[in-house]
Amino acid sequence: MAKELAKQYDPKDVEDRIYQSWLKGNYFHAACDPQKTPYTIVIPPPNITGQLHMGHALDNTLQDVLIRWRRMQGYDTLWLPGTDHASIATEAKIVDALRAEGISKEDLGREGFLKRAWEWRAQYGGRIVEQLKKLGSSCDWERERFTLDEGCSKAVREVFNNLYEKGLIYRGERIINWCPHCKTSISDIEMEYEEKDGAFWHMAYPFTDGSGAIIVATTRPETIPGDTGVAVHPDDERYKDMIGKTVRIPVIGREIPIVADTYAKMDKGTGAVKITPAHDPNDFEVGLRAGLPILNVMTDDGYMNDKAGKYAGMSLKECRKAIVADFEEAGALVKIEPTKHEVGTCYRCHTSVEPRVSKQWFVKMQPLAEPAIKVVREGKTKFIPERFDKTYFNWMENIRDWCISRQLWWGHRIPAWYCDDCGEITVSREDATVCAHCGSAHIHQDPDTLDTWFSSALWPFSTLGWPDKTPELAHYYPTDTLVTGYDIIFFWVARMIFSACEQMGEVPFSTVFIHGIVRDELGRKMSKSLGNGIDPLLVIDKYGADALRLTLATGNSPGNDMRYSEKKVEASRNFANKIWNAARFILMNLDGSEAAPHVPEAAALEDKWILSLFNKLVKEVTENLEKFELGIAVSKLYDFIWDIFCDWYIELAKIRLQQGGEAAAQAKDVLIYVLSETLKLLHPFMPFITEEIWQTLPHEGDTIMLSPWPVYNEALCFDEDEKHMDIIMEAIRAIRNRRAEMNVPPSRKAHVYIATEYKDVFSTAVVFLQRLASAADVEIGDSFEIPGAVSIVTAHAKVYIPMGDLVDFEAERKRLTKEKEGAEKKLSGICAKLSNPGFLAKAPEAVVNNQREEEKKLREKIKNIEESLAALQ
RNA sequence: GAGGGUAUAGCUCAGUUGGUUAGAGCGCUUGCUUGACAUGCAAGAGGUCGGUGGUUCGAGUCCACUUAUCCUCACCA
Repeated sequence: MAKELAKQYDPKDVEDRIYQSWLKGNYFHAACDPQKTPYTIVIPPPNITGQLHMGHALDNTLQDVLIRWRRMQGYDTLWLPGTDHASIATEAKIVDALRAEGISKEDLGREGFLKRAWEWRAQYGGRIVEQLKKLGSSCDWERERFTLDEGCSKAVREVFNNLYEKGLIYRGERIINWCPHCKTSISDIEMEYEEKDGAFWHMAYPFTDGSGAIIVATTRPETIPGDTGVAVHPDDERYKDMIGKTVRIPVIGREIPIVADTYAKMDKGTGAVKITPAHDPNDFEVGLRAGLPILNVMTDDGYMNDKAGKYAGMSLKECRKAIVADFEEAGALVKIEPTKHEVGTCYRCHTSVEPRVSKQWFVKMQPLAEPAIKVVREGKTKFIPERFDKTYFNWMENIRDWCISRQLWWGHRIPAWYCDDCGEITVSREDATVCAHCGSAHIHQDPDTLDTWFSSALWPFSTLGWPDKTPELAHYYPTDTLVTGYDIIFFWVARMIFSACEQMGEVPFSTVFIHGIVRDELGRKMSKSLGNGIDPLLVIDKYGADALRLTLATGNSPGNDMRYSEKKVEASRNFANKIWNAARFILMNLDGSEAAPHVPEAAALEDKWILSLFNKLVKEVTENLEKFELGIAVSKLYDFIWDIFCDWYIELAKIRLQQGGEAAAQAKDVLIYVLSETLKLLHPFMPFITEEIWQTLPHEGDTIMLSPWPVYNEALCFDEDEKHMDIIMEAIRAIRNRRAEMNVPPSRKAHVYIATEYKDVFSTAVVFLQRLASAADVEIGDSFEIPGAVSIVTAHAKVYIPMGDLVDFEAERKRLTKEKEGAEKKLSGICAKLSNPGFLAKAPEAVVNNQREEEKKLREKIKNIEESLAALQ
């Protein structure tokens, strides 16, 4: 009973059905079997606000390849999925939605707002998860987590308390980055720098003793109302005598001291710098050292506050203008020097970030960074590619304290309560009802929430049940591989490492597999503002998930960016179709009585050849997967399937299939074996089509997903047969080449004479030559004299084809002469090497032997050409 | 200012520890209705590996310098 398959592969017919069958079979579920070796990946949780983009598609393709491969190898594999609550992004989204309804979040109040947020999450939070399924992701959906779910929240509280008890979390007044649009603090790495036009305004601050003025330069005149000092370098001869004097801020009128501080660089600006501790991180430090007061002159939404005197109520922009104008009028503006500089902006809304002093919660980083550096240095966690450990060290070694409080409502609320009576702070794992210090019931919880990344930092263990001692935690932790883009090494990877070291005393994962970003066809980053993003779902719809996955895996080397182009997806789709048709051909030749695939008794030359090459493929694919060289692994598969299996083996097998009987049965055995084993190797990359074909082939088991991964088999090494096939293929190619050059149509069969030392090899190849090289009868001997024949020379044979009137003797002579010259040139190069004592002494034996053999081949070839030339005379 | 990436065929990219004639896909040229596939088959043209110098018997592959380009971090006097 021959099976009928469509002429073209249609992923739409297949993918959803196959995915459902996997879910139904519960194949993705990790059993947590202590008898088996675990292999664990935790997903980088996408934001609930997110839509699947090419970055996700790449990231999850790579993870799924690794997971599926290890699952087939027999590991107890867990790919743990989940989503991130994305405090700032989600809150912004809901605030926007509210604004469209004409209400603010304050109108709703905290409780009402959170209710809305949870509703939003219920409605949209699962969207991206469904999209991941379209891609074929084999996550254990039963274990799906959310950073704001009960378990993760418990972990967050535990960690906050642990760190607080150790003094590693503190609350303090520090200069922080303030986004006037989002109205929250953000951490240092949540800033993005953009070049903007600006200027240095040189202002004269007169001495209060009337002895002239000191000139300071500023790029932010609007901060002048917050000035509380002027700093000069202690060794600066120009200003040495002025230290300790006071100056009067023009227009504002306030008196401020001149202080000495090495922060002031003698060669920068005028050498004197105004100090605004409340609105500049460096000034803040200077202010602390010099004991200057901190004067905050701005509101939390980007306006000047009442401390700014006459400028109160102005926006920062208006204030800048007004101050410059006032200074000019007062004669205090010395000069304006235009410049460009990088201005920090909020990574979410791109509003200019205002540094300001504010009371916030911080994580003390120094003690946490040290062990985190150590584990990477010791190789307990490795970056692939290795160079990213430099990026990591560079950041970790210069890390500053992490501001973790956010003036947002959507997130983990800070577990700290303030006592209205004694003023002390109570930090607690449970919701506090009384002050831990005085017992008063008059306490109120901190209104702020934690940075989203505080909870994602705990992801590798919070998702496994920590702080409870669960079997999952015991079995799957530490996890094995983390797959992510280089763009979130700081945000996430680094924080997971130090959090795990601190809480678990163990690294969170042994390997960090870093990939680049997917760019558009022109090499630009895909972005909303450019509108150049490609929706992976549309690609899947048009070409299939397998084609997209193959595209993303092919030509992708660790850590490097790649360009997306539809042409590439088309090529991948064509490859899927190629396999489909190879399978279709094989199935057409089966009658349903065939046994499940087994290692065939290889008798024929071509069988041993394909089995030997397949066996090498198993080794290469496996080794490259182990090295995270997914791109190399898949391109080996591509070449094997297309160029070797389809273009040669299937063509050769047709001969015996047509013969029928025992010969055909043998060929079928090999076809079925090689195809189904190759499908297994390909399955991690192209899960849908491989499953679909595998199911129609004779097979054992329910799914290719759980079939055993092929292993290298010494019994399948047939070096001699490989060599013989090479000799034959070389001759076939040479004949085709000559015929094509002479424009002989394939329909015109020709008698072929082969003079060779490899008579046995060529005698088995007669049928091959007839089928693949348009040969009619084939004669094999030591030498032939065929007047008027075209001669084709390889290293192992001289082939003569009588072509009668088609032969141009003069052209033949020229061609052979040219070929001879080429061979001689090469030979002389090799001879030079072989006569070089240095080469003979130092090169490895294999290389030298290689060259010797090459020399021999070339000499034979030249001899063959000379004989052919002589025959032409 | 500090660190890093990339530079290989017209285009997009591979090239694993230095070792024969540097590969693939797309594009291009020529020829094929070869009963699996025109989303295909066969044949072909096209790079000396950004530049200079060095190490080595031998370098696309290692080192130094240099040019171009991109990125990250830092810096709003």
